[in-house]
Amino acid sequence: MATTTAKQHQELAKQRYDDFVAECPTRQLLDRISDKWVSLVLIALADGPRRYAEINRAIAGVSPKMLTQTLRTLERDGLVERRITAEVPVRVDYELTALGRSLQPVLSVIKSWAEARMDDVLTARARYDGVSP
Amino acid sequence: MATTTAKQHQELAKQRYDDFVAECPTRQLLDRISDKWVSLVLIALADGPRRYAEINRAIAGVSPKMLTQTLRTLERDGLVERRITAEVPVRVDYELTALGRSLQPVLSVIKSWAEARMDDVLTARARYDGVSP
DNA sequence: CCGGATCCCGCTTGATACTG
DNA sequence: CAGTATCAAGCGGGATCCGG
Repeated sequence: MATTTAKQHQELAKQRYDDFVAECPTRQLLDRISDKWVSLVLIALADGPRRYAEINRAIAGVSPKMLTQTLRTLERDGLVERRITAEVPVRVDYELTALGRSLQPVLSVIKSWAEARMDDVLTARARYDGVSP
Repeated sequence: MATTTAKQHQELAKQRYDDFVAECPTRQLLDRISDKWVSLVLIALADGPRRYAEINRAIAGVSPKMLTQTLRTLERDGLVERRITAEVPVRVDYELTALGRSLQPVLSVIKSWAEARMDDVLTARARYDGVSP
């Protein structure tokens, strides 16, 4: 044995990164809020509770599967609360928890920087592409 | 023809999302900073200029390819400056631009929330998994 | 009406080897 | 030293169909 170096190295590297992710809160938070739909859902729920179908309509282009998956993750992480009302047909509302609401200022900061500086980024990008297209 | 509905739908949805991304600064910023290596590079450069190999050593588990790719993207976006010194062998330094440095407070806010509240998220997660494993 | 299960495709990641 | 070229694989994200 002792000849599986390649695969072993790969697994070790991946393991190291996984361990790092597992213990780095910032990494975890970034992974959460950078999820394709998470920020949109958080915004959709900012003004109060919403039904599943409402959120689905509010966010253009999200598939039911991804919306459910996103909401489940947020519920699991204690950022969103899921409330089922036994009507016919069933009614399901989603609402931000206190923890979820505490995240809003963070998103707000991100949004502020983006709106203030993203133009500079775009300009730099265009210049870079112009020099070596 | 007129039977390629699946693929067409997919492409339309992707297109809609791409259009949205193209015009939403926040989405763009999130996509940038949430990149696997971007935040690590930004942190590595926080204290001043660094050479390629230094960064490579500072960040465990990054392949040359991904490091280069990350640095190129950051350079393109005007967040990092690349400076080549004609020595033998060649010397290349990377340094945050003013724009790049202006991003640090944003990362700082994210980090603060993560360190303060991520435990709550982890707790909620454990509870959720405990209820329905 | 809500959302779980399954299959599948394409993109990104990353290891590895090579060059100026 | 500072990258580029190539190639394989894993996985995110979506369509589609089915159950509660």
